[in-house]
Order: sequence, then structure tokens, then C-alpha cells
Amino acid sequence: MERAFDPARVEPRWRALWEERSLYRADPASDKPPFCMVIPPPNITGRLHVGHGLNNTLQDMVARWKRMSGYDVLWVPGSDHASIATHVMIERELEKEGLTRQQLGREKFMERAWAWKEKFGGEIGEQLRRLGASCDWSRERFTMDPGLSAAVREVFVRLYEDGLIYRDRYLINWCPRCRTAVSDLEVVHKEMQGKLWTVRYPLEGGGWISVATTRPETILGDAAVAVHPEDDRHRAVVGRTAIVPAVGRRIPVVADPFVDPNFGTGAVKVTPAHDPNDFLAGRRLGLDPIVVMDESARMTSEAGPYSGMDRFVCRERLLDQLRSEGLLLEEKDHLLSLGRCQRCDTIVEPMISLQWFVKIEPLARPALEAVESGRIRFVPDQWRKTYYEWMRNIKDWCISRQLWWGHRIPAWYCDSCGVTIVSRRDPDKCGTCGCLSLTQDPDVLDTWFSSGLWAFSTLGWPESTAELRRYYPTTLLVTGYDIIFFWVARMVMMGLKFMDEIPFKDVYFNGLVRDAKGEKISKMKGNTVDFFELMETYGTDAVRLTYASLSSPGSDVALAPGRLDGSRAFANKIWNAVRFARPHLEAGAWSSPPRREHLSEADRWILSRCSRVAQVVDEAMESYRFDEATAAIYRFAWHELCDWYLEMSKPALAAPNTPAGEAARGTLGHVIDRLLRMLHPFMPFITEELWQSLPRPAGSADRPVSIAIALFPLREPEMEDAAAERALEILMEQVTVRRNLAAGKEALVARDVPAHIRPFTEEARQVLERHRDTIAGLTRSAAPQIVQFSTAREGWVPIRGVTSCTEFTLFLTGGAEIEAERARLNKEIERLAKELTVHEAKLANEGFLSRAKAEAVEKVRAGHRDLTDRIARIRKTLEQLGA
RNA sequence: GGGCGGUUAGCUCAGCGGGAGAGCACCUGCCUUACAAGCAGGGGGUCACUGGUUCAAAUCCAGUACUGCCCACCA
Repeated sequence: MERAFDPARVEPRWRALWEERSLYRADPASDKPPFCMVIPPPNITGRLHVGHGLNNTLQDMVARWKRMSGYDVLWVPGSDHASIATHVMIERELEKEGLTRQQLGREKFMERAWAWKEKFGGEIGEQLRRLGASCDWSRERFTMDPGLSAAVREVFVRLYEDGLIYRDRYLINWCPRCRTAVSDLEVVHKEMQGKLWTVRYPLEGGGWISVATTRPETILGDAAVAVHPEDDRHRAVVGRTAIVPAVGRRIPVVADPFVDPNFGTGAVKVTPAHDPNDFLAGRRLGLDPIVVMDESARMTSEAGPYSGMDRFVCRERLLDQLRSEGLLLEEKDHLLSLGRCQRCDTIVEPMISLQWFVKIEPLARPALEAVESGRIRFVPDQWRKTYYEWMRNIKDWCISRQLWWGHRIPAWYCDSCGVTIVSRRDPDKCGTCGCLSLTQDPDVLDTWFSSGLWAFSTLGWPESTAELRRYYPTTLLVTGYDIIFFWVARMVMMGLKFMDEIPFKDVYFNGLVRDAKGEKISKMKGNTVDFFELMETYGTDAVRLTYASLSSPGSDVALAPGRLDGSRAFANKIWNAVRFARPHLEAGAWSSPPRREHLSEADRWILSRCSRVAQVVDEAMESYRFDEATAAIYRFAWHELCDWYLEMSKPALAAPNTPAGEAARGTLGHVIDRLLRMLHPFMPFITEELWQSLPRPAGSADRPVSIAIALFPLREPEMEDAAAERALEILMEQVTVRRNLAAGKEALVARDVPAHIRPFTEEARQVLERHRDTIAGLTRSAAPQIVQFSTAREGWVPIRGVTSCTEFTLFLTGGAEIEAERARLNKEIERLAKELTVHEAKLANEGFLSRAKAEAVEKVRAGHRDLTDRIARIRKTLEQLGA
């Protein structure tokens, strides 16, 4: 067995076994209690990234833990067609070929999209397996597979029949690059330095009124100028007619309270076709919208001389014209928040358009209640507020997209009478006029429409399947907080509407993954971390452990190399602990749990600790404290089992045929076995490898084929032993103080001169009497004497340390050796003092620091501190020598 | 403009009413027959600031300052 853990050699083997044996297959007929999660389906737009890594690692930890705890676990895997996101990816490819999707045509485009899906959809599965994800692959779903498409259609029709889906001409967000409507959520607002222009509109019959705008090109679509009804400055102009510059349109000056009299000039241009506020104002005031931009954001014929021009070119030209006509009064910098397309970053344009909407309020009300009442629990709790905030101010959801990749809207329009037919089955004729010529709506649905159904559509809805009956509502959803509105909220609404039941009981929101410096990872910044390289470098288990150890509720996860290093070191530590244990376990029979009669105090101590840690881990998992669970195991494995127990039990293990040896062997086997099992959800590969490599205890039933289906360790009250724990605390304290006293004075510590321990209590005395040899072994020295008074010894120098229950006296060699050591140390101080002088001079010379030099100086300072420290330490040793 | 977080050792983070902690980095000594990705020891923090509550505050309350994120139609 190799001296170091090599993940690359170990991981593939177990992935194969897990797959072959279908270990993660759920069984609706099982008599175990069900536990179900649906994966947040990754988009088929590309490879998984570190964020997916975190999300799926946490899910897998819960899945494995629950499976080992006796649940029938169903973790449904799958992927999302990601309508608009996939469009953007494919269109980027097309662009390289000099094509647009319109040139390619709908059919050809769909072929490409399906090919894309085949490629990336498949890779997603591979990548999840690579991570060790214990999904039920036999139940893998895709948002556009036939079953889910049927669910989408059923939902659309039912919502339509219930009057919750309607079609309307309304002002929506339009992405001119994607050439589709997008929902409010798909618009990302970014602050930018822009300009605010003040423009003068002539009034008919003389005079003028000036208005401010950040988008001058919309002037061409103005339908009115509005002022506040109470604004005295403008009272006189209300009712008069203004002339729109450049196009000469005559528009009214109106009064409406939506105008803020304190902003700009107090008068505002009204462009009902291209601004949300103005759209509503226009409806209120009965103004006709004038559409001046088309679907590519080029100016329409309504824009007169600017017709056919790009919106931003038009802006500049128009400004030139206004300037030359003396109508541009002012131009100043203005901070503005620009809406951009979430997927392609193009500046979106508010546009009037005929779209399908979901009337959301009736769906939102029960969804709000489900969380308020606690039927659905959010972890961490703080996200409830965010959810409430959004739900209480929710607006109708624009669900139609002028795209091709997605679920086509099941609506047909009669070519002769124009009636709309929404139907579960494709209609062949118009039910109203009998006409045979019907045209299906060309649009597809927002990608989130289908993901909103994911919790039940993946289980077979609208069919009443065994899965649906058994696993719905699902138990837990693990997802990122960035899709709380996009996805979580919509699943709650859809679940309640169509299943009449919440979609999940708990929602755990994992953090965002950030880079080593804690900064948000983005392609723009160029600080992306390749997830697969990460696993390559550190091993999947170490990456998983790092994710878990950094997952404290409500905080993001920074991929700090230090943490990853620590996890990798831990994997190696476990590897070597088992490498040490294996020959002993192979040397003779052992039973688990070990027979009690010959157990040493150390045995009883580690068994007791093992039980307590199992309980801590189980409780931590129950409350989704992955950080606490892994910290408890880490500490136990490294700092209790390895640092103390393995060292203490070596003498007993060396004598396998004695009762003590057998007891130690049994203890070791028992504890290692349980450690591996409790660690398995976090580090599945290494634990499987090691667990499989161990001989099984005598007389045990056949071992499960995989540790993944072994039982998760629980507390064993009969193993808990407070007396042994207390005794070991005393013992460890003595060893530590002995090491402490000797540290740095190795030359002066006599191995053959016993130390004295003066116990303060009878309890301590008894413990120490029992463990004199253990102390000797762990400190590589002679056994200490347990004394009532520590007496001075001729020719030896005592140094003393006090513990909670003893005074520990260590004797150093006396006389000549001390003098020699003193001389050596004095010389060392001299040398360091010289070095220190140099440092001080350097620091003094710095005077004014250029910023660039600051770092170098900081280094010198650190060196300075170190030197000072070292001198102080040596002085301390000298003092002790003098004592 | 609203809302939610964060500010603890050089770095990444736990702790959230009585002892200031972990991993990494750093320093010292060790290749001790599981592990040098290791062992043993060590240094390092007015727990952002101010005020309040309390016998007691990193921890509770109020405010301040930075900082991150979400939401929002102010032209």
C-alpha cells in the first residue's frame, strides 16, 4: 500500500462499483422511510463549475448520510434546457460562422440545439459522477423530455383555463440582441455613469417648456409633456401644445401626479411605448403609444429622419440636431442604473409587445403563507425575509419568449376568425368557425416555467406514479440563494397549485463560491477556478471536505488554498492511520464492539470519544451544519485517534496474543470502522477504499458490498465512559507539560533521571500511578516518580510546571553542561543582536515610504519581530537555567 | 431609495453572554519502524469604532465607519 493517498488511482474504481451495483437506486416499494431531493438541474450550457461543485457536494453529503441512516433515498438528477442561455451559446457559435439564427432557420437551429444537448447534457452526468454524486441515475430527467413536456403543457392549459394565463399587449423588457421579451428577473441592473440632457420643446403660440431625459432617442416617441398638477411654475402651460423636436409632432402638455416636481425642470416627457412609467401614465391619460424602435432596437418610420438608425447612433445624431437648433439646454453627468440582458449583457429596451403572462398574485398568496406558517422551512432563516419581500410585491410574469429552443406555447390562432385555442392536444380545426387553417403561436416558454414544475414533473406528474405518491413532497431542496425568485418561489407556487401540497419541507441555501481572496468569481475578472483541475490537484475527497468545512450557514465559500491543503493533508492522514492499523487487524481476530473485560483505560477513552463524536456529527447533519460535522470528525481522527490513541496503544498492539493486545486490536478495528463510516458522506472515495481493504471483525455478518450502504454510526451509550475520559485528560496534561518543559532544552534533559509528579488530588495520584509507563513512552523518557514532595537532587537543576492537578518537576543536567549551554545561548543572543541592529537601521532609513516599498519594509519588520522573539525566548531559557 | 449580510491571528473562517479558537502560513527542535502532505514545541489578536444593558459582552441593544449582496420605474 502506497505511502501516500493517491486519489487518481482510487476514485475511478469505486465510481465503477457504485454504478454497477445500482447502489443509489430508490425503491418506491421499500419499507424504509423515504427521503427525496431533486437536483437543481444544471443548464446544458457548459461544464459544471465550482458552484455546482459546492451545491452537489452538499446534496450528496445529505443523501449519503440519510441512506446510511436507513432511509430509502431518492436523489433525482437531471439537466435544464436553459432556453435563452442555450440560445446565446449557440448563437455565439453561429456568429463565428457568420450566421444569425434567423438565417439558419428554426428547424436547423433546433437540430443544433439538440446536438448541443446531447453533448453537454451527457457531460453533466459524467461530471456529477466524478464528484461522487449518489444520484439515482435510472431516474435522470431533462426539462424537455417527453414526460416533462407533457407536464408543461398540462400546466399551461390548466392555468389558462383557470384564467391565470392571459395574453396582452403590454410594456415588457426587450433584449434587442436575443430579440425576445425577458422577464423582470432576467434584467440585471448595473450602475453606470451616463448623462442627463435637458431639452427645450417649443410651445405652440410661443414660449417653450424644457424636460430632462437620459435617453434622448425616445424623444421621437413622445406623446405628451407632463407636469405636476400642483406645480405653480407650470400651471399656465397645462393644456397647451408642445412641438416634439426633430419630428414636429404636436403633443399636449398634461398634468399628472406621477411627476416629481423636484426633479429636473419639473416637467417630464411622456413616451408610452418605451418607458414603464410613461406606459402607465399613457394608459391613464389616454395617450396613444408611438413605437419608434423595432425588435432590433432600430428606429422605425415613426422616427422620421432617423428611421432605420440604431438607437445609440440615433441618440448622437439627434443630440447634434438639438444642439444646432439651440434646443439642447444642458448636458451633465448622471449616475444611472441600466437594465441589461442577464444572458448577453445587451442593454434591454422597454417595449410594447403582445405577450403571454401568468397572473401571479393568486399563486403567490398561498406560496407566501406556506413559508410564513413554517410548513416550508428556510435554512438559514434569514432568506425568508427576502422571499417575503419579493412575494409581497410580485408582478405578473411574462412567460413567452420569441425563441425556438424550449416548450412551444400550446396556443393556436384561427386564421379566419382569429380565435385563440389553447389545448392539451394539437387542434385540427377551429372550434368556433370550423376553419381548418390554424397557426400555432411561434413562441416558447420562459425556461423557468418548466423548472418551476421540477419537483413533481420529475416524479411523473401528471401521471399518478408510485414515485409521485411516495416522494412528493420532497424532503429537502439544496440550492443557491441566487435563484430564490427564479426557481424556489416558482416551485412553491406551482407545487401548491398543481399538487395542492408544498414541493419540499426544507430548503437549504448554500453560499456562493468565491475565489481565494473572497471575490466573486466571474469570467470578466478572469478569476475563474476550473472545478476539474481543482479535483485533479487536491483529490475529489479533499475538495468535498473543503466545501463542507467552509459551509457555515449564510456565508459564501472562498476557495482558499490553505483550506484545500488542510483537507488533502487530512485525507493522507486517514490513509496512513489505516495503513498503520491494517497489519494489526490482520494479525489476529478482533470483534466489534470489542469485549469489555480487558480494555485499557485508553481503549475505553477512545471508544467513549468515538461514541460522542458520532452523536455530534449526527446532530450537526440534522441541522445542516456541514462545517461542524466535519470539524468534529477532523479533530477526533487527527487529534485524538492519531495523536494520542495510536501512540498509546502501540505497546499493546505489539503483543497481539495478550489480552491487552486483543483488546487494543478490537478497539482499533471498531474505532477505525466507525470513523470511516461517519466520514463516508464527506469523503466517499477514500473511505470506500480503506473500508474495503480492512479485514472484517470476527463473527460479523456479511459486510455490505459498499460502505455507502453500511450503517451510519450513532451514539453508543454503553461505550461512553466519563471516568476514562477524565483520566486521559489528566494523563495527556502530564505528557504535554513534560514536553513543554523539555522543549528547546533537549541537550539538558536527562533521559535517565526521572521527573517528579506531585499530585494535588487522590484521583490524579491514582491515574498517574497507572500510567507512569505511558507517560514515559509518549515522552521518550524514564517513567516519572509520583511523589508527595519533590525534593532537590544534588547536581541537577529542577524546572517546574503546574497543571490543573499536579506539579511536574523535570530535572536538567547540572554544573558544567549548564555553563556550556549558557555560554552558547549568550553567543546566540549576541549574534542576533547584531542582526537586529541591521534591521533597525533598515527600518529607520525608510523614512518616507513609497507604496511600492511598503511590502518590502513589512518583510523587514516581520524579520525584526522574529529576532526580537527569539532573543526573548533565549533569555527565558537562560533564566530557567539560572533557577 | 429600501432590504439583508459581513467586519475575530498574516490568509480563509468557526465561536455569538462567563476559558479567545481551527486550518494554512510563520519560528524552534526532530527523517521517533502509519504519515516530512509528518511529529513535538512555540510566537502572533485593545474580537472595526462609540455608547448602553449586565456581577460579567467578541457574544445582547443603539449608533458610526468601512465592505459585500439583493430589490426598486425617479425622467
